[in-house]
Amino acid sequence: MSEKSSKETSGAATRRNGAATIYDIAKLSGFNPSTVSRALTTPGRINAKTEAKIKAAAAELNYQVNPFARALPTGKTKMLALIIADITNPVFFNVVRGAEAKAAEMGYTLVIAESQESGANEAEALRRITPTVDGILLGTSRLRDEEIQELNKQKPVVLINRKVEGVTDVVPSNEKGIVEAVEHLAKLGHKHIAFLSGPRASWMNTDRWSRLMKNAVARGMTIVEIGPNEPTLEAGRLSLDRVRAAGVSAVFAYNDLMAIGLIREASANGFRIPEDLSVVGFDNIFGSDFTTPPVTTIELKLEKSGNEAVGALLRMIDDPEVTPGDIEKPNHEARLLVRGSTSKAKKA
Amino acid sequence: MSEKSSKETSGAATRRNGAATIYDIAKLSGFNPSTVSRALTTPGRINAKTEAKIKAAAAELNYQVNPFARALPTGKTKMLALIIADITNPVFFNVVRGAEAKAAEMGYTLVIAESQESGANEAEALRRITPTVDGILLGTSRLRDEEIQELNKQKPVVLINRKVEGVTDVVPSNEKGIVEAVEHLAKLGHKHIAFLSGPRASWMNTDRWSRLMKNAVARGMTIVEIGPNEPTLEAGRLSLDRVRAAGVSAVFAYNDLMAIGLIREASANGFRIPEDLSVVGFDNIFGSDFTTPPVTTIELKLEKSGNEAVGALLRMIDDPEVTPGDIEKPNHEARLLVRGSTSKAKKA
DNA sequence: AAACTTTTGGCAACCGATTGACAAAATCGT
DNA sequence: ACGATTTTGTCAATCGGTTGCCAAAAGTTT
Repeated sequence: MSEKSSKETSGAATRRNGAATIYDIAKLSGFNPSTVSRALTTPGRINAKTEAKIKAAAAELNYQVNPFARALPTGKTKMLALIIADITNPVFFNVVRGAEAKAAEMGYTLVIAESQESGANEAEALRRITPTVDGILLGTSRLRDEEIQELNKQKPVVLINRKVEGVTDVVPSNEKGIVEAVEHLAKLGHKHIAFLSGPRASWMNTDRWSRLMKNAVARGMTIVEIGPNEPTLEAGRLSLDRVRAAGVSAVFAYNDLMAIGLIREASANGFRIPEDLSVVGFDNIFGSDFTTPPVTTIELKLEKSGNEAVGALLRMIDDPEVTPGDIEKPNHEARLLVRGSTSKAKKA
Repeated sequence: MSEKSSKETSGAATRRNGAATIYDIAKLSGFNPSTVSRALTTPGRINAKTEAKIKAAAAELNYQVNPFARALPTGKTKMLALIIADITNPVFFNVVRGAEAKAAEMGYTLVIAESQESGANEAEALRRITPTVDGILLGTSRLRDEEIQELNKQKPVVLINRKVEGVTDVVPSNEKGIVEAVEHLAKLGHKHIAFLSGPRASWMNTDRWSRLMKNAVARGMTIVEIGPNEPTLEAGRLSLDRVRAAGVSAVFAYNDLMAIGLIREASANGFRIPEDLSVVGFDNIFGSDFTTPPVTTIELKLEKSGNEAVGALLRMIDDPEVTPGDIEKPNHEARLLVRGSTSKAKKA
């Protein structure tokens, strides 16, 4: 019979964690467990020959540190939390990918939690995850500033899509992309535009709206806010009537999801984009170039942000004295991607 | 002074883990730590009044169990690993979401790792993560069957998109959707079709191809395989010439990514879809209805799969005697979503 | 009221690593 | 060759829980 049916050890026992411990290594190599621990974690502390023997024994036993046993005395878990509002929102794909890649590269494991756009879920997720990780990446917006500052006292925090006083962030600036986009529309002759806004409480929404307003006004355009709205396809779809009613020739959507929803609803209703209305989105999400017309959008390099966020977090973990000011700002900015959803303004 | 400015404690010390332990609760409530532990983990084992007092003390101290300290003696970490090939592949969005939701609901935390379509990364990720989790969800395909069986001996494993002898899976059957799709094309008059295949080593690819072949032949159609290919937009794009050369009137793509790539490349080259060529994808990914025409596709309810996968895994964790046969098969099957990329075959 | 059963709570060992303190061994200076 | 110094390895405590075992306390039975 195979190992599987060894009398009393069925099921449970079969899956026993046969994992080798430093005690096994100690026995095999003839040294003390603490010597083994040192050989494995503090190269140089131990005689080279001894170290080699111990490492050989460890390899032979296929030893793997037990992360929990290690975490107990050290408090370090080599895990990072990434909290995002909605995993299925494509905006986060690249953040996740960038963060995951960097984390893996540095030997860290990413724990991802979704808050489903709900503050309660977010708090709950944080409560559950915080004690198990060395640091937290926040890519969501439902918490109040003070709550984030409070969290930052417990564990290092890096913000991905908003800013909070005293907390490190890697948010790329929207400014450059917005300047380009407003200029682009101005050149096309647009005078009256709108901002189809996202969630009222979102830092990113506020930032985009205020910069848009400033830039539009500076170029002598009028601009109105339509919203707030959920940052979803559906909300974009539902906004068509209000956008038409506003009588503008161009609209900025808070994000591509909304822009896509709006464009598709418009097409479905015989309203022509971009001839009748120019649309600009934000984020350059997956699929934003699939639509007809493809979405002109302001791209943020979110994969880079995810990557940098992990880098910043790791610096803070290594050296708790590091302050937000010490973290160098990401050097990439938003930029305009002109595609098909913008064109000359209709003559008024 | 607030707790913040206690002289010598700057930086590092500020972030001290002031977390309360069961010893603090013991002190506060006047009971023994083991009593506290029991009161908190084995309701009923302890006198109700005592239990209430202890719980009150715990609440007062804002106590949170230290998952690592708990994991050490019990071996249970309340964490689940989800390994996927490519986080940015939209196919997985729903898997992730379904899995995350269920895991959170059951008090488990999901650890997500990406193998980037590489066997080496996958092995490495598993090596790192396996010891820290109670079970593993595998949504990827680069491992050999034996490696998966081996893994399954260490920790419970549930497969999401392939099947392996002796290992639990929640793969929904492609059959129904394929039957519907082939019938759909047959009714439209298609006689000669192709399968734009995905990765050679992929179980899912093989399954789709063999079912497609069987069904097409059964209806008197001819079918050829074009591939293998990477399962990407780009590969779909690059296949256009080969698809045209094959002289078929309809093509199944291994997945929507490839179907979308093909459709977009075709449009860009003045080749009309669906008039000149009908295209059917798989998965119904985000964005597959954004294209012109929107993709006719065979949908798998992957969110459900993710959900069920976690459910199955939890059952296996709770009761190690559970065998793959005990896990009830998902009762949802693939189904055809007819959209715009299929139409009558051109007369030969 | 004595004998017996059930509850309840405490003691102490243990999970698998890390680490400060220290003694033994090795190396060095002269 | 002897004391001083450095290197190396061991001991034992510790991280924060869990749990088997046992004695004391409480409750039941006759």
